[in-house]
Amino acid sequence: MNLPPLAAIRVFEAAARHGSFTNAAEELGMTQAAVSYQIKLLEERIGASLFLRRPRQVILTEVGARLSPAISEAFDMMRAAIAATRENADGILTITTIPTFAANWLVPRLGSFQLAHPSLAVRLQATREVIDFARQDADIGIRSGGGHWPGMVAHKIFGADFAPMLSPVLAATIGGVNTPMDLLQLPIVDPSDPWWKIWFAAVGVADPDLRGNPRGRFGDQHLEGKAVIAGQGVGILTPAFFETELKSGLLIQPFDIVGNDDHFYWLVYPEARRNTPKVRAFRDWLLEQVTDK
Amino acid sequence: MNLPPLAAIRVFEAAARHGSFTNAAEELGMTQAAVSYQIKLLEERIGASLFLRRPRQVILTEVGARLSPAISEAFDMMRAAIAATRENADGILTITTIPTFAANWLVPRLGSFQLAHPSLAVRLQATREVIDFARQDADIGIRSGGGHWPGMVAHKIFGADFAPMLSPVLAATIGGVNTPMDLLQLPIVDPSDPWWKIWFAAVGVADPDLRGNPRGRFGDQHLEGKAVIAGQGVGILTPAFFETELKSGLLIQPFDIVGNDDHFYWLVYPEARRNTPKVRAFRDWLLEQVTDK
DNA sequence: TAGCATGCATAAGGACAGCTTATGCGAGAT
DNA sequence: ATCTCGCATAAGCTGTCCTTATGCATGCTA
Repeated sequence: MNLPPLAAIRVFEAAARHGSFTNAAEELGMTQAAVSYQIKLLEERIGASLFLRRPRQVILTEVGARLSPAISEAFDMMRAAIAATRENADGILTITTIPTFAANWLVPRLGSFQLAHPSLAVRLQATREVIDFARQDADIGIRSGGGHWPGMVAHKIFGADFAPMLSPVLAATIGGVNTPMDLLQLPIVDPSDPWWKIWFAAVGVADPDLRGNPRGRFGDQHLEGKAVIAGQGVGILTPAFFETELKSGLLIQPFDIVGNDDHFYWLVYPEARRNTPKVRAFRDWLLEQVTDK
Repeated sequence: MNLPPLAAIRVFEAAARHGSFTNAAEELGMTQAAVSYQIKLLEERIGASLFLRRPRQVILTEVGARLSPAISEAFDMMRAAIAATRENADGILTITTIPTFAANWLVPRLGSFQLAHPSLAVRLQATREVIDFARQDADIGIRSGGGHWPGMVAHKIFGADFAPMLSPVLAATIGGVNTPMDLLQLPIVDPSDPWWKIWFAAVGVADPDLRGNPRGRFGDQHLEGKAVIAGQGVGILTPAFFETELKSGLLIQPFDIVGNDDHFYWLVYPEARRNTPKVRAFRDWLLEQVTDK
């Protein structure tokens, strides 16, 4: 069955509630003439008068009186649903992030965000997939890359820097690590990582001979980090991710010099959502965390 | 709270049901591009994505999935209400009529109409007020008058002719009524009725001296008719209204000549409703009744 | 694995629905 | 008797929303 024009129904609903075209027009932000027009339209579609035009008022006909409550109820339902959805949409912040960043940086700090925004529920989606807000149900994301995505706002978080790290115990086995060359005496957790080449080049070693099993790469830094902490070898890791471990002495970073491949971690979100409260809240919080450092 | 554009909501409802913009577009009789446009609009209004765009399909986001059932329900409610109203509007025929016509002509014949249209409920409103469909909750009306009302369709039913009538008993008291002058020997039920003057003029009597109490006019012919049948005097009545009484001999109409003041009984209804089934049904039935005669 | 088909997004342009403005009319109110 | 209030109507314009045309990504097919 074909519904009559919805605009007309909405006008009818308001007019029935007010018992006045003029008042309904005011509520709807339009002129009395427009209301009159729409009601007439609806009456023609329904095939019956809905209002009796009396001198200083309009009153519902029997047909109109039967129609009105159901329509009102339907509209109330819609209003409620939309309101709930908006609230819902405002109340749940879905973050999609690279697993490494989640494990090593975000999760340990997320508590402070939630404390600051108790009304926001946070949903974390750690996935390695390329970010695409059109096919991921997320509000905001953290990704590494060049920092330019069309239609997206991107804030630089920090560089995907990297430097060798190892456990103090492992370092002690060769009497401490003093020069980059010392590292070559130790097993390397993931010798195939291209970062090694870049870093050694940065410290002037052209073609290092890396020891260690050429086994499959860990893929995620935080797994590699675990192996390094366990003393299985030297890893090349992002310092920002292991602040705690470095401070507590679980890990040491023998050389301040870091390599980088011009990649950064970015906070990104669709331009269209730039001003929604939850996006704004998370963005502000995260950027503050970073600059505080 | 401001509802988002209803058109967009309707499109969303269809799209959610189909899980496809293309199919929704087809159902709504518009193009896929239009659906895409409306959904985007709605998403911006709500402040959240409603669909995830996946390669060969769209699927609801969590927000969309929560919104969808409530919206669907609201639409179902509207559809049902509108359908019920239409049925209702189609199923009840409200006739507004002059009391005289109702009592003397319509009511005795209405049974045959209802037999012919068992699904139609008839509501009779007998009122003397001038007909005005804008302020009376009626579908069709019967009025006397000149036959020209703007925006109305009017069918002539029969003339508001009139002729003297009396009970046979009363006629016998003067040995029968043979000439118009004979009437002047009898009491006249409503001597002030202007019809008398017109009728006597029509039979060549210029200034008849009417006997009888000049009491208040009956106003309605059918009341006057009762008095005449009871033998209280001679009345001037419309033959078409007293067919039964004339046939059965309760009344006699001594002279075939009738007067008229150029007024007719009309069946009238708003042009806009000319083609609704119930109006059509009643019109056809009534006109047939009249021409059959 | 290339080519095709499918489904959605987007841009540009146009049509018409629906709004506004202006005015009229009828009937209470003063 | 005049004013005012509320709705109806006409004319004209505006902006929404739709269409057409195209592109893009992906999954299917041979």
